[in-house]
Amino acid sequence: MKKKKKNENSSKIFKYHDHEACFGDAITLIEDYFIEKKLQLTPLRRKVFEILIEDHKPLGAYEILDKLGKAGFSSSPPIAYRVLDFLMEHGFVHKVQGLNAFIACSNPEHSHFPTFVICRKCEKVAEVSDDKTRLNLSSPEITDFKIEKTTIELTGICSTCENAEIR
Amino acid sequence: MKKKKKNENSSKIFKYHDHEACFGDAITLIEDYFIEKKLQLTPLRRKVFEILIEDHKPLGAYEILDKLGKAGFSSSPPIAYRVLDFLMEHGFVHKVQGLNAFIACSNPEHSHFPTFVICRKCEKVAEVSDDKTRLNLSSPEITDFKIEKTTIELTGICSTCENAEIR
DNA sequence: CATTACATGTTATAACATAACATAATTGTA
DNA sequence: TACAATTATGTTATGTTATAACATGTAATG
Repeated sequence: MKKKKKNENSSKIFKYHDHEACFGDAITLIEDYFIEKKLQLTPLRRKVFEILIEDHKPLGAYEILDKLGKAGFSSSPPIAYRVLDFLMEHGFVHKVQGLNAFIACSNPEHSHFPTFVICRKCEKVAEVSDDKTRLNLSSPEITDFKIEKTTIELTGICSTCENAEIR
Repeated sequence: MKKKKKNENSSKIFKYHDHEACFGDAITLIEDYFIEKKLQLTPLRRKVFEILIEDHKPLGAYEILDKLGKAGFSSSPPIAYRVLDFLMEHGFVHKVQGLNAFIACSNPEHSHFPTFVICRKCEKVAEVSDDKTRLNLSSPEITDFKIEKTTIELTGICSTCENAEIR
């Protein structure tokens, strides 16, 4: 194959992106962040992040554990959950609640208010930057409530899968 | 007690509401809906809905099962999950993903795009009507994606709990 | 009153997540 | 360097949430 296929999926939202560049950028980003914050980017943490970046789709904790095991790491459940919690705290991983799965954050600015678009058929997931789909969080009803975290997930069907559906 | 306490919680979002009226209204609403749609509002389904309306807060499936058991119904897991799925399909129950819990829908219009505001301390949950906090769903990035369901949950701390916090 | 669809019952197990405690590595500091 | 404190990982056990698969019962339709 001379060149990568430009786009297997015609949906704009799941559009092609340069994965090698993405991977390298993400690693650099997390390395710099950890140095700056004086955190330990241990082999385990790095591996978990790499697994998620490589797959570039949501993985269940036990899928991650399998991959850790195959890579020679311990693979008892708390290992994965602890590292995932840690990476989530620092914005490098998000949990996709609708899938009980975890995905590497694709937003270098570490938005705390990510929006996920999830196709229920192909299970592709896109993280949409929060300035694109924005909640009106200034509603008077919620002014005396301090939002610390948001879960915004839009589930449906992408145009590719819809076109393929018979019904 | 002569009159109900007006408001134990000062947060506007978790404001007082007339629970007896709410309960009656909700039952009438579901009865009418089931008749209109020619669905069976069986004793089991009615009971599950009543349990959720009475508590008026999110309950886990196994909490619901306990209450079903105490009321003389079968209490094996599929019982609850099946009825909850059914009630969710028809918009009378929502799942609060952040709590793995289920709550009766408080919106007579059965909005398919509910927003939940969840206090992480007192675990109170408010359903905010979707015209109050609205996502910009017309973003060009998601125009070729058909949204069927949304999960919008705002987790944080309500003013009552924040005032009570020491730190 | 039979047939079909719908609803519930039951057993077993899958999938997801954490508690509690042990050990090891790293960092700060006397 | 040696010590203490903190941070990170390892391990066992168990808790919690959810579904598969199949059996039985009940209601609606022709």
